[in-house]
This record gives sequence, C-alpha cells and structure tokens, in this order.
Amino acid sequence: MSIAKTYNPKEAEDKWYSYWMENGFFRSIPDEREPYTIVMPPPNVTGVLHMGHMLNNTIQDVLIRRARMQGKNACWVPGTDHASIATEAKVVAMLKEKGINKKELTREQFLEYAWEWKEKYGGIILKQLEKLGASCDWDRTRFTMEPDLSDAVIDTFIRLYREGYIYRGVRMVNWDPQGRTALSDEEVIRREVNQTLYYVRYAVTGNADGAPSYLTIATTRPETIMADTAICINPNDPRYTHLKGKTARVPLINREIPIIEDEYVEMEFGTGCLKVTPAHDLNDYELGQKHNLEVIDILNDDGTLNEKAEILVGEDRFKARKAVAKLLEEAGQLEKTEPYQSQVGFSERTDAAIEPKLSMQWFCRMQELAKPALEYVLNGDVKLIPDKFINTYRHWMENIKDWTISRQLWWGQRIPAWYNAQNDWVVAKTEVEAVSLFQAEGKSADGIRQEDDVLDTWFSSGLWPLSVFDGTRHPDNADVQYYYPTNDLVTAPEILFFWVARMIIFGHEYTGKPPFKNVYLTGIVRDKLGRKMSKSLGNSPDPIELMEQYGTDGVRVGMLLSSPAGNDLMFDVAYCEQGRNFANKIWNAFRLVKGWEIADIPATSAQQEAARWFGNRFNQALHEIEGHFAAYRISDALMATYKLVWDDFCAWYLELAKPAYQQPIARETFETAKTFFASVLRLIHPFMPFISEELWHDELFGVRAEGDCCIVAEYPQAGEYDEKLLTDFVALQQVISEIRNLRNTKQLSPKTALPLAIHATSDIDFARYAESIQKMATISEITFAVQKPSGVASFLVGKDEFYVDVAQNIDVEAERERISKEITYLEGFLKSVNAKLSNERFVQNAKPEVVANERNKKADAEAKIKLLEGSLASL
RNA sequence: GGGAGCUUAGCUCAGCUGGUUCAGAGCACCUGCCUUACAAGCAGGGGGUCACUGGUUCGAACCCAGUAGCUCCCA
Repeated sequence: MSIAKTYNPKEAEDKWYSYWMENGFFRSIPDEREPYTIVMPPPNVTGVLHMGHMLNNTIQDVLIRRARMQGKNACWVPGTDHASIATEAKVVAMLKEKGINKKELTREQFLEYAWEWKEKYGGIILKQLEKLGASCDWDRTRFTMEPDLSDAVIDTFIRLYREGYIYRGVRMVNWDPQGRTALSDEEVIRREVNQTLYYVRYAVTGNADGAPSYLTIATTRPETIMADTAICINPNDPRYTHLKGKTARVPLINREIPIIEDEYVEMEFGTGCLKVTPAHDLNDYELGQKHNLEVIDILNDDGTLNEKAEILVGEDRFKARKAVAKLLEEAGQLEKTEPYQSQVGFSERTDAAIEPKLSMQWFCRMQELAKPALEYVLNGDVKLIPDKFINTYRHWMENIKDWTISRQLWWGQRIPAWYNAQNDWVVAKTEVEAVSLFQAEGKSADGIRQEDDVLDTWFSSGLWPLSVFDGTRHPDNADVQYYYPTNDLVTAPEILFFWVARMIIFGHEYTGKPPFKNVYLTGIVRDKLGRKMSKSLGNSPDPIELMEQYGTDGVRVGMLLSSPAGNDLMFDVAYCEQGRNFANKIWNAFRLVKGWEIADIPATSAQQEAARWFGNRFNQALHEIEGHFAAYRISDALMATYKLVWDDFCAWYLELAKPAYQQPIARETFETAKTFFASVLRLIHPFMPFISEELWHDELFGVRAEGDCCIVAEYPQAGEYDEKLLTDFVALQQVISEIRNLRNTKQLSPKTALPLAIHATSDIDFARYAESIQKMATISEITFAVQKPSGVASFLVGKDEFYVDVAQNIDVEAERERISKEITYLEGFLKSVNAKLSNERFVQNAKPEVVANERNKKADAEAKIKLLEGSLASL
C-alpha cells in the first residue's frame, strides 16, 4: 500500500464512499436494535451546497456515524424541499430569459416547466452531500412535493380545517409585489431604511373664520394619499380642537374625508395629524375598522396604481411616490420634506419592499396549537441546545399569531378547497367529494373550480419528520413506529419558529408526541470579519473547492473546530488547513508503525511503560470525550480527540515506543501499537471518515474480512483508568520538558547526552521510568542522589529535585537569579496562603476541605522553598 | 420601543455549583532544529488589570447594580 509522504485524500474519498454505498452501510431498516434517527433539514431542491449546509450536515454525520458505531440502528433520512417561492421565482426568471411570460402559460404548462427545472437541478445538492461524506440512507431520500408527501399535506389541511383551525378571511397580509404572493410574518425581513418624510397640506372644509384653512400631515408614503379615508387627531391635542367634526380634502383628487379623533395618534410624531389609509397600513386598517371607515385599495397586485387612485393609474408605487410629491409641490401643497429613517419590510425571497395589503387568504389558528408545543420545550421533552434559545422560543410561542398559509403561486400543494359559480366553497380532497359536499349543503356545484393558491412550503416541511416515514397516512406502519420520535435535529436558529416549532405542533397533532428529543442549533457561518457568508457579498468559499483543496476530512475538522455549540462561527480557511495537517499527522504516524521491522525480542522498559500509560490515558480521554458528546459540545469532543491523537499518541506514546535507529521492534510492542492505532482510527472515524477507513484496510492489519470496516467497527468504550499512574506520568513529562528546556536555554545540541541525578522524596517511582527519561530527554545515565552535586543545573518538579550536569556550561549567576526568582514567587504564594489561614473568618466560613487544601499548599510551598534555598547555598 | 445574549491572549473560544499565584486551549507569534514518520513537522518560549465603575463576600473572571460597546429576535 501507499507509503506516500503526505496523505492524498482524493483517492480515498471516492473509493470508500462508493464502497460504503455498495455494502449498504448507510441503509437502515427496523430491527431489534435501538434506533437512532435524524431527519435532515431538507435543503431547497434547486439550491447548491453552502457553508451553512456543510456545518449542519457535518454535525449530523458525526452524530450518526458515532451512533452507528455504538451499535445503534442509525437512520439518517435525507431529502429536499420544494421551496415554493424561491423555486417559482427561479423558474419565472428562466422563462423570462426564454422570452416566455408566466402570465401567458396555463398552470399545467407552467408546472411542466417547473418540474423540468427540478429534474435538471434537483439532485445537485444531494450529490454534494455525498462528497462531504454524508452517510444518509439514500434509499429513503424524500422530496416534499412527491405524491406521498403532498398527500400528507393535503390530508393535514383537511384535518385541521375540520378541526376548526383553518379559516379563510380578508386580512392585512405582507404582500410581495414582485413574487405576487402573500408572505408570513417570518418571511419578512425588516431593515432600517433612509426615507423622506413629506409634509402634505390638506385643505380643511368648513373651518371658522380666522383658523388656518389647511392642516399638515407628515407621511413617508405620499403615493397612498389617494387611498386616504380619514384624518385622525388625538382628542387631547390642544392644537387641533378647531378641527373636531370638520372634514378635509385629499390633495390632488379633492375627495372629502372626515376628521376623526383617536388617542392612538401620537401627538409628538410629525405634526400630530395622521392620515388614515386602511387599505395600505396595518394600524390604519385597525383604526378604520374601529371607526367604520371606507377601505379604498389603490394598488394592483404588482405594486402599480389602479383606477381607484384616479391619478397616475398604472404607475409603479415608487415612481408614483416621486410623481405625487412633484404634483403636490406644483399645487403648493407640499410644505417641506425631511430625511427620516424607519423600518421597512422586505421579502426574504425576492427582496422586494413588502406592501401591506388586504386580501383573501387562508389562515391557521395558532394559539391553541402552540400550547403543547411550548410545553414540550419548557418541560424538557424537547431539549434546545444551547438552552438560551428556550426564552426566545417561549416568547414567540406565547405571542403567536395566526399563520397565513396560502401563497399565490403554482409551485406547491394546491389548497383542496372548491368553489362553485356563486363562490360558495367547501374543503375536500377530490372534486367528486366536493360536489357531494355542495349537494349535501343544498348548493349547486355548477362551475366548480379548485382554489388557485398553494400552501406555504413550511406547511409541508412542518410534517417532514412524520411524512418521511409516512406517519400521517399510516400511523401504524413499522417505520414510524420504530423511528419516531427521532433523536436529534440539527438546524439553524433562524428557523426555530418557521420550522422547528411547526414540526413540534404537527408532530403533537398527529401522534401526541414531539418529533425529536434534542434540537441542536448551530450558529451562522460568518467570515472572519463577522459578516454573514452570502453569495451577494462573495465572501463565501466554495465548499466543493475547499474539499478539493484540503480534503473532506480536513474541511470537516476545520468546520467543527471553529464551531462551539450555538455560537456563530467565524470561519477561516486556516481551520481547514489545521484539519488537513491533522490528517497528515495521522497518516505519518501510520507510516512510522508500518515501517517497523519486527523481531522476537523483549520489549524495553520505555515501551512497556508507554503501553501501560497510553492504555490508561486513552480511557481517561475517552471519558472526557464522552462528556463533551453528551453535552453536544462537538468541537470540544473533537479538540480532546485531536490532543489525544497528536500529543498523547504521537508525541508521547509513539516516541517512547519507537525503537532506536535502525533497530527492530519487539513483537509485543508492535502488536500493542497496532491495537492502539486501531482504537485511534475508530475514535476519529465520525470526524474523519475517509482517512480512518483508508488506514483501517491497510495490510498492516492483515486481511480484513468482508464487511470489516471502520464505519461499522465498534466505537471505543471508556474503561477504568489508574489515576495515580496518570498523574505520575504528568510529573515525568514535566521532568523531560524541564531537561529539554535546559538544553535549549544552554544552547546545547539535542544530540549530546547529559547525566541526570534525581533526589526524590515523593512516592513517584522514578527508577521505573529511568529508561523513558533517558530516551525522551537524551540522558546518558541516571543516578539517585541524596545531596546536590556541585556545579550542576537543577530544577524542581513537585517536591522532587533534579540535577543535570551540563558540564562547564553552568552559569552560576544566571542559576542564582533563576532560583531566587522562583523563591520570590513561592514566598509570594506562601504569603497569600498564610493570609488566608490567619484570617479567622476564612477558617470558620470556608468549607473544611478548602481549608485543608490551603494547609497542604502551605506545607508544599515551605518544603519547596527549603529545597531551593539549599540549591542556592550549594552554588 | 420591547425582549434575549455577548465583551477573557494578536485571532477563535473554554472556564460546570464563587476557593490552589487561576487565569486556560487551539491557531498565530518568537527562538532553535531538514533529529530517516511527518517542515502540512520537532523541541522550547513569550503573551491577558477577565469591557468599565461600584457593591456583596474571609475570598469575585464567576454573584448583584449601573455604564459603555456589539449581536440577535420581536414590534
């Protein structure tokens, strides 16, 4: 097999991914094992992989691979979402390029184009996930608009309608004039925008002599004055008492409107007079309802003015704004303008400014449905990770509003409502059923037609954890019984309400259970300047290119290293580089072991001690790693793994076990090293699936049986470990490090062996480690002394003294200074300890073990000072 | 305007129920090494008034109040 000096990921990646697929390792079918299930947040079917997907799916893959290795029946369900607005917008744009206007097409014709588009671009993102190594059960791939899932959506609509949750009504909705559809509140992004505040004069009719014949109103939307149906003043406003009961005339069109009074008007804002435009502003609409005002809607669906505006008919709303301002100025009715900043809503999908618009829509009543969904999170049945999101979730669920579920689009599930010629309507799955429903109500079904609108995409994604297992239609089927509720959901906090909350709601509605136990909320991937990565900014690296450059394992490690739970991550390719380097480190460690020549000789003391220590250290680290996983601290789990492999395994274990130059290795040590290596491979597999699988199959391990793969090997289980042995070894490492440092500061070559004398008073058995010290610190011989020899450098580890004969290199002055410094430090330390111990209140109030600990510290410090003073004297 | 959160080394972040002179990790940086596993490396090292001000306590990065700056969510 390969002995290349650097790891070449590309070959391994293609090879092993297809091998896993061929062997069905990703496949899951219900059996007697414990299930572990994740449903993938379905990406937009026509989308491409971005950094957010990479992060999200890497985490899911780590969780699923680990569960699989732990012997659970791991099932990761992939799929895509039809994303109605986004996809329809793309198709419309594509048609436009071809010179086809959507309006000229029938619904059927349009959908044909849309499906064609979906077929062409639909699979891209899933292919990209394969490159990432995602071990999903591809046989279970679902699409929210495939027949079964659409069926589930329609059934759910009918079910909720029959239960009284769904209704139809005229409401002020967020209208996207570009997408020509209503949007839910969550799809509207508010941004601070620089605007102009126009001060417009309205003529007042029937005013008494002497009073001004006009009033002034401040508005950011002069183009809507033609839709004004009242002027409103605050009844407590002394400036406007003369206006009470009067009427005013709308400028330019001279329509007469009443002046009404309502405390809603803020006297401080603008002029204190408010124009009331019920058709084009939510607050005005409510005011209009209260005061029974007429509603005049002057806008078409595409944002142009209609004939009710009387002037500028057909003009776009923003052009009309400027035109009206100009006309007002010419008419002398524009008093002044001033710059003004305010929040404006924009469509998440098309970025068009949202127009509040009255329209007939379908709604889902949410208040009652939200209650159990909130309860699950509050009582911990559904855990949000990190839990700081519980508050946000609660706030939203407690203030939830009805959900606008209809969208004026064609791409999506068509609402199962049917109208007759008289516009009466019924809700039914089929036309035949609808006809009989009409008849049952004694109404004619003549001219029957289906509702044109489709359902919000989130309505179908809300069913996702159930519908992928066909759980809405066949609640008793084996899959849903086995896999539902799923275990973990990994998604972005931005869609906690859009999606997560609705899945919980629907899950409860159908099964009385929440759809998952844990929701891991990842952060947003930002660039190192903290800006969100986006196509328009061009600050996002191409994930595929990254994987080409650093290897998939490297990129996976890079993503996770920079990703503490729940925090946004400041991505930098340097992390991927670190990941690549890590893979390369493992590769080279493997080359070392592979290169050993085996002989039937006894293991050296260093080799024996190394094996004894690493076995314990591995178990200790495994406990830490388990703890991190249990708390979903994936990046900490990875970092602990990284340090275990790089520092403990490579820098300490292998260095100790390594035979002398051109010497063979004891068979026993070789076998142990191989066993450790195999454990390391199993441990890193969830993070680095490719290199671990590649090495797993190396001939070093002999011929692997069919199906003996790292992906399904048993995940290492944390065993017992000897704490004393591990702390002793830490002291040993300190000794070695001190000697190396000594050599470094004295500018001695690392090759010259130095003699070491040890004066140990602790219970650490240094004789046992003598050979290890010699090997790691290049020591010629070790003696055990009682007294400090003269003319040597010394250092202290714990209570034990070490003397290194650095020959003539001893600089007495420097040594004196170093020791004095250490004494000063210890004296300071001792002082602070004594201060505590002589403080009666401390001794009385502090916990006994804390006090005892302070006494130990005191004794230790005193002993050390004594030793150091001895050293100083002997210089 | 309402709500949530953040501020610890040059960067990204740990620091659990206050208790070692508690300030830690990775990366970056500095010094010396091409020591036949790895320069994508090895060995060693430096670096922080824990945003600021006050309080509680024997003791505060940690608890409380206020100030400043930043982020997110909702209106």
